[in-house]
Amino acid sequence: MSLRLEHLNAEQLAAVTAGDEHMLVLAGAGSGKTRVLTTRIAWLLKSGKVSPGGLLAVTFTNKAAREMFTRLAAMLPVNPRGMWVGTFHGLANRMLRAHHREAGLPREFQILDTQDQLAAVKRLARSMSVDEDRLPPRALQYFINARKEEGLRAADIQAPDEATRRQVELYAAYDEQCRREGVSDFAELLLRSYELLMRNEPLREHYGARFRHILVDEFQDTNRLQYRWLKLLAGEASRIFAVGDDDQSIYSFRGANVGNMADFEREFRVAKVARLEQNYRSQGNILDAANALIAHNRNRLGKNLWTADGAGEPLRVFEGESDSEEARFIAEEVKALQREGLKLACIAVLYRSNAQSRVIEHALFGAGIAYRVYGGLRFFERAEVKHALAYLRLVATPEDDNALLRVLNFPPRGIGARSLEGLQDAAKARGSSLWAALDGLTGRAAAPVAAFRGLIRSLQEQTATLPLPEKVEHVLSRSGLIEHYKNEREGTDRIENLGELVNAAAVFSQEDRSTGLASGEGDEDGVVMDPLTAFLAHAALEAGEHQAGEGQDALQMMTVHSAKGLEFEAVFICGLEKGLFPHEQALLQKDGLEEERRLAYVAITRARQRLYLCHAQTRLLHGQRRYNLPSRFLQEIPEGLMKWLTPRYAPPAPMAFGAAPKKAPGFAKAREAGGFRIGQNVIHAKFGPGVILDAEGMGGEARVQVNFGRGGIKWLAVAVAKLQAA
DNA sequence: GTGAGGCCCCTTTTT
DNA sequence: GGGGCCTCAC
Repeated sequence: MSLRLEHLNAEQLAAVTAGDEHMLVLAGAGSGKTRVLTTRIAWLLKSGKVSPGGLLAVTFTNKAAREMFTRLAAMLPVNPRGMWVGTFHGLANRMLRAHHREAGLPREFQILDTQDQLAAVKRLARSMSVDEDRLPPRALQYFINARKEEGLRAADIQAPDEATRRQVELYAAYDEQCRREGVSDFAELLLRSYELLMRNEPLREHYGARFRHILVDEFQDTNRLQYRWLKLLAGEASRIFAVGDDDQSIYSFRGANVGNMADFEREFRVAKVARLEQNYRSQGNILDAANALIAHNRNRLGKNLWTADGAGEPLRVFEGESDSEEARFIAEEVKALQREGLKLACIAVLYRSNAQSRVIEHALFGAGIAYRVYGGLRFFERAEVKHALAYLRLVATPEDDNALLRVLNFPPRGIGARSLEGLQDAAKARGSSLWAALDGLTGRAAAPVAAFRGLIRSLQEQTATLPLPEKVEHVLSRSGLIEHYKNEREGTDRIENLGELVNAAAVFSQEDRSTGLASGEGDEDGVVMDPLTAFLAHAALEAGEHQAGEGQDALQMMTVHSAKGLEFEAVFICGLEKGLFPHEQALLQKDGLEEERRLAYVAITRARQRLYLCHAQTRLLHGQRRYNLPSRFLQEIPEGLMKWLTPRYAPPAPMAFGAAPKKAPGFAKAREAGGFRIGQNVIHAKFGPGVILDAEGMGGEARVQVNFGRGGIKWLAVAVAKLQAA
């Protein structure tokens, strides 16, 4: 076992070899966090303090889990098989599979991804005749997920008003629908696994005694439920080792609670908080820029990164006339970097939102630069792949209404809306799944419905004993999907993707055997999961980030969110514009600006040597040309660290009709802002009527605080929110 | 019941 | 710019 403790600095070493206590490690960007975590695991194992089965290491993203797993595999003499390493959702899934009976789930329960869940919610909303204008399915979906992530079931919620009461009622009905169909959404995995531990004392004691060491990565991103799950999982003798960085908390939009760090410190009586502040990644100027930027945030635990490295190059700032010019610039610079000997894989283009990637892709394609886009529409989320998966799900569990609805008439086989309605009525009347209602159908569609039923039945029989990849291939070829796409104009790509799905199944079976990551043949806990079910769970939980093109030298493109935890020699941050980064939608949320700034901090600290900050004066958004001012974040980085490749942006002269002159950042307290005064009644398109409580800033920076009564109290940017005087 | 065409909506980030 | 949903013609 290669345990290179001598390469650690004093703080890292102290954390790695910490004794029998709970630990909180405050680890700055690039301070060797993952290294500390993995070395700690190796150290624990080597010193005999714990066996592989007594360890649980949990991360937030699949990428991070994979990274940890690979590093461990390299460090340890034995396969880390049997160790519980994965994402919260992945581990919850594993636990539920092992105890599906106690958890009240069918053995082969299926997992709904976000798309599936929305479809299920829509279906429910229709069956309960919800007015979708008043309560959009997406809002209901959000409501349900948010409650689950707070650990609340419908029965636990006190509805203060009629609208909420209705949502709670629908929440209950949704849960009932999921139970009936034997499916579980993402949040449900966690909540159910939490409830399982809560109610089942022997099980709780079993796991509590088993997991002597629980290690948590990216602790700042955990939500309330995840924290409570950890608390429940940890037994008397368990020791939690949590690593996090409050400055990199960028998921509060989905319930992450930085406060968990403080709670952990208090509730677990953490004696000493370790701090890793030496950065081994970025050169001085880059680090100074990051430090200066993040210093604008108020809510911080406080920490300053330093490096023993030199200052390095200044940050390069580029302003393009348009988004396509920005893209062209990036393509040219990438070529120049290549000529300097940099590998494409060491260069990253980061953006705030996925929609920005297209223009850049176009320029890269034109310049003949190989690139790889992470995120966006993932492999397992493509329509044709979802269709294929639906057939597979029906083979595994025909009661899966979601899957059945997706493919009952796809490819078209003459079962239209009318027949479907009859089917749904029949199912409802009998309280059965749609599958069970199929045989009772009479009328025009009776024959095609019977044929469909026969198809699924025969697929089940024919593939029962086939290994996974052959099973997938067989189902695909018999489903009629391929023939259907052959007749479609743009079906070639889709057929290719279907072929890729067979490939993915083959790769999965192999990985499964070699790593045990997905436990297809039973891990040391005796969990045996049918390979098909395991593969379907994998498809839902991992959405297929690492499909084709792995290992090829290609430029890396991704959102800032998905770049967290990664590092590159050279980084382009693009679209540094007001409204885009910080994103205007984010500013509507509480502490939104600070989260956006942390996001920018994450972006900057991805770079080792060279950092480009790009923005464009105008860009095409939703098919409309928008004119954007440079991001305020550019002004928050000290001038001396930057080198402008284009003339420094100069604020425009005040406009003729008396617009307020642009002021330096920093809000002035005011009685009024952007034409609204304190005490004024206003109407917001989404939140309804409200009254202005407070105002600050001027011109484009103007913000007002509005009390919307039931809708809560919100700070809104006047330039963004559609506020009307009432 | 099917497919084409048109309209309208959105559009942050991820498991 | 594009996807979901509706309407309309066959």
